[in-house]
Amino acid sequence: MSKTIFEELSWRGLVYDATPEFDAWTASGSRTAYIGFDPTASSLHVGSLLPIMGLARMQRFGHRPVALVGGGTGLIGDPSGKTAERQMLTRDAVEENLRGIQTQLEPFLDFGAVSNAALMVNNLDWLGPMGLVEFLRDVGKHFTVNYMLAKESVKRRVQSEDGISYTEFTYMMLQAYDFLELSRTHDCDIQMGGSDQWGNIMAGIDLVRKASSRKAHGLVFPLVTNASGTKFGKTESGTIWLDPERTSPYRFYQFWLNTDDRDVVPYLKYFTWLSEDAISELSDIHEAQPGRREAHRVLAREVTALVHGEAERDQAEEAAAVLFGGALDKVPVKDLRDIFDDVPSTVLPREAFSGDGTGILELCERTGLTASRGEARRLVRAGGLFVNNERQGDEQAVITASHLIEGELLVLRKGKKSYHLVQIEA
RNA sequence: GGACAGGUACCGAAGCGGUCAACCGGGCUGGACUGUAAAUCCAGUGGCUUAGCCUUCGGAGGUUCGAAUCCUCCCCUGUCCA
Repeated sequence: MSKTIFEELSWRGLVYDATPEFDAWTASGSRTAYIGFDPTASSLHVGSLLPIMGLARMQRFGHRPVALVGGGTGLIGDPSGKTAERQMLTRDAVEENLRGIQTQLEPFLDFGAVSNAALMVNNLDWLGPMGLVEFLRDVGKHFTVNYMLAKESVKRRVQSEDGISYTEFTYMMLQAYDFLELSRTHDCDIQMGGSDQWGNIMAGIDLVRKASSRKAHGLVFPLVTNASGTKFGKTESGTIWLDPERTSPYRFYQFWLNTDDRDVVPYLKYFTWLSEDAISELSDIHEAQPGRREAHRVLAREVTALVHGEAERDQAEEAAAVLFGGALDKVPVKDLRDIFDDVPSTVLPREAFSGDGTGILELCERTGLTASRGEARRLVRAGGLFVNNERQGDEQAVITASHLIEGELLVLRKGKKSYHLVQIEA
């Protein structure tokens, strides 16, 4: 007997909370479910991967996924999980962000399926033209202020010193109205989201019931946690975006590969399509031989391929092999340029390396690899500076043309992972 | 407006006339170990032409051979009183 979508989400640990009849409802027919995406940035980041996969999983179970981008609500700002009033975005900014997000959703959802094709909607389409009077009559009437004040997201802000603006206070009603609208126009009666959306989703379910006497359902995913206590999706070098322009596939791959041991199995469940059996097998391998990092590798491979495609994934793997493998001089310059595509680089004139060349300390400072020569000096003394992947332990060393790979490239490295490319002016 | 308390490097926090570029902890950066991990251990953490020199301890002056340390004025923060 095959699983229901609810059972599927359950074993993956994706059900933080759900309305009581979610399972029965989704098991008994093809339904339509939506998740809202916030256009506060022009790209989604790995944090959005969970809801995106949620929609995709729904679709695989025969349901119709609707991705709602918040063109209208994005202009307002959701107070959930926020402690301060949010910055308002301009219409243009929201527009631009919407386009970016749409392209990123496309690989995950099948928009051409015959019976349950995915759908993308923008709530600006119905929120935009709606007048205030109309809104207050049709939506506002169904909400008591008491009800809204009782919601956690509002309560916290009401108690805070800076309070909450009327605009953000109203956000919940707008999102609830989205649900009503989708229920009317697309027969959508399920909303999913992050656990912080529970309050908003309940508000939507209530509104649908009051305004159209229909029963709606909701399910929220857990907050993705990180065993090391940092915020998921952030690294020292910043947020991990889905947009390859912002986070290169290489970095993306590395992000997953460097997952904390304790998180690897949950992440496999969250972010991949692998079966329960496959994951438990990986889990066993990891238990037995953690050093192999088989689970990490599979996680990185799967997710990178999912987001960036297999070609990009393979290239990211090759790059890693070279970067962590050793000698660079065997690799053609052309490939090196590819591998170091997203690494900071500096272009220096050829004269810098002719004759007496440039001192190693000066080079570090000029390229910005270190903030000062003093820092460079300490780095060299500590044995943390590498030129073309060979440790450079002499602070008096001078770099000349003979160090350049094929006469045009120099790879500086600080520590294990911090690379800097030096190119010669053409 | 008045009374205290206090402002020290990325953060917290010592120092209270010379031995202070400034204890210590955190963070950060390297190194060792390892699995491109965690934990642990070690080193470094103002700049420089580095056995030395230069610029720092809220700001500006002053006392002194010598000040982060004492004095004066100013600015800011916290608490209490009005």
